[in-house]
Amino acid sequence: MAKIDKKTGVNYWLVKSDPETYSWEMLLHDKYTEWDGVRNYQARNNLKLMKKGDMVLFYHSQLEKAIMGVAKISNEYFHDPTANEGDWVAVEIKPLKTFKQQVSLEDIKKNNLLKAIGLLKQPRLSVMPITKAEFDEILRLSKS
DNA sequence: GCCAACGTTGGC
DNA sequence: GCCAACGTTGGC
Repeated sequence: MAKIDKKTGVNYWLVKSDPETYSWEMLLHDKYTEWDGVRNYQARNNLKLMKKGDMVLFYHSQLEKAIMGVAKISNEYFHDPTANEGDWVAVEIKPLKTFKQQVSLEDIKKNNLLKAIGLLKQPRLSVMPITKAEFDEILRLSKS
């Protein structure tokens, strides 16, 4: 898989998915997917800020509670085709790298550098920004 | 505009 | 399966 580009100007994000609904494995199989169905204003606003080439950590909620890999934004926001009414948007993401070692919620909780990460501060938000430092630390933990 | 009721999410 | 957190809805 492609090398991860850590050049500046790129933004870093984390998205959550219940793997029973849509998993990292399904994304690998699909090659790319529309990240749609978001119905929370804060999450939507974050989708609108995503730029092509931004890095996205893909987190499995519920049973697995671990970050599975890195995806990237392959298309910026557009109207969410699954929304019948309202101003909702989707983006397109592509898998970039599967982690050698998944980074679990437990790992994140006990890491001092990740104390302030959105995943811990706002456990219910499904699309959130993270810092480059947080991204780099998670990448380090993943041994990827 | 406030706030109680309700629904959803997600960790445990 | 339970419950806390939190967002949304609707009555007033």
